[in-house]
Amino acid sequence: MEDSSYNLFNRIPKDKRERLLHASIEEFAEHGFHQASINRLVNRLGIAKGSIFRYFGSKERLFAFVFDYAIELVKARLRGIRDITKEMPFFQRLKSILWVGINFVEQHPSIYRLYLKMIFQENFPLRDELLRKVHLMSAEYLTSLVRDSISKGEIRNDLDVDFVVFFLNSMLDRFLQAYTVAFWDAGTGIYKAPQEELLRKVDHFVSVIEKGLAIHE
Amino acid sequence: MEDSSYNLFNRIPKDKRERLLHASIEEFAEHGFHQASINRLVNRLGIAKGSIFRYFGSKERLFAFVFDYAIELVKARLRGIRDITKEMPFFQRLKSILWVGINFVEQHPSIYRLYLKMIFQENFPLRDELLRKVHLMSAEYLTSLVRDSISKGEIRNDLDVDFVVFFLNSMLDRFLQAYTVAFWDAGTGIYKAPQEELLRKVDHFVSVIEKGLAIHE
DNA sequence: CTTTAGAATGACCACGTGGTCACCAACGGA
DNA sequence: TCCGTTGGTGACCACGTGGTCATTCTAAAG
Repeated sequence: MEDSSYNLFNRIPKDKRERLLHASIEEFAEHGFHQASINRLVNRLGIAKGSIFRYFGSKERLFAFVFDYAIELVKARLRGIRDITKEMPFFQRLKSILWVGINFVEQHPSIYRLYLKMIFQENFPLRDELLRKVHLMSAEYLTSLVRDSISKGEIRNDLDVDFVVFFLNSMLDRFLQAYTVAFWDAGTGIYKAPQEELLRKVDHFVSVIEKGLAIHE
Repeated sequence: MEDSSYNLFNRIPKDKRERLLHASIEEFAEHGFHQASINRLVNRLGIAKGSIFRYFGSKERLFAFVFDYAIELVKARLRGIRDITKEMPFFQRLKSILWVGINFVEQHPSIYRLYLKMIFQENFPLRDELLRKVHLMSAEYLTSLVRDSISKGEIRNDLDVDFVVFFLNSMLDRFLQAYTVAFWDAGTGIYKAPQEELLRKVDHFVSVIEKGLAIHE
């Protein structure tokens, strides 16, 4: 399936491979695809430019490789939390997922930044294909949660599943954005907040998702 | 305050000025700042490259000019709807605002795309300054609405204003994104939906904001 | 110690970029 | 008709890019 350049990259020493992988994510996360510079990358790494092209063939294929790697990380994490929270009530489960998300972007900030860049920079190469991967993953994930909860009678059934998934997806994503991107915080104090504070915000947040903004009677 | 190049641009024939303005928005909206090409722009327009630099001095100043123009358009529209909806109940008012947003991105799709690019492409020139302008505008706007509604007892008062504003901002923005960017639609059918269908979606959407996802008892 | 296969290298290439500036065209006043 | 001023022009420049490939290095085999 994969060609020889892929194999070549997989055969180089492990620490070099990881340094290269990490630095590439950084470069793409910081500058997007087109503004990312192979020259800058190899200078930072102390590796010859030719090597990059021997390993990956082109800037585009390097990017695809890096992105696939990132997706795998996310998938693994999501699978984990899904299994662990299987028995929780829905809104409790939501909180856990949000926490996992926060931990992930904390641990891999540049991967999340890469994802954000990807979405809004329309002329990425392979954009549609890669986005489809991401979207399928998160939609499938949330869809199964939501179906479960509707059948258990935990949430409204006058909305179609897709709509609820869209809503949740939006909210979770936006919360993470507020946590990572100072601009989106908008005075809420979510941005890089300390644990306990963040916990309270998550509670507030999910409570609004659960009960809405209107006053209960 | 402004230098002579600005005045020069304002003195050229009106139709040329508008063609140039429009084409510039297109170019930046499609490619972001760095990937936008002055060569491509002038070729499309049939204007000499030198003229652009006589009018604006640099690519950066051209961009700033274009962006300011876009902001003015948005502001005007927002002012309008605020006054018109002054006496409506809060969640009714939200719907109107959403409608106005939809109409705006319908009428000026490239301005909205420019805004999205701007947000996630971190190395835009003047990014922080321009984002602050945008953010101030929308936050001030929503903040005053929310304060009103809290004092009228229309929405929960156990959340701080900033948090509610953040929530609303996120939701409105995301709805517009789903309407403009196919990817964000995610199976909800919001993307470029026809009027009647959209009306129903807006109702659903605001109803969730109002009452939440949980079942009422 | 010599041979040799294959990985690493970086000078080099063609290209597209933002920006410049010497020149040109047009036009109003004399 | 001539001149002077002013806006318009596009060939040109230095630069940084993604990508190439002849050469050098390395290390295992004979």
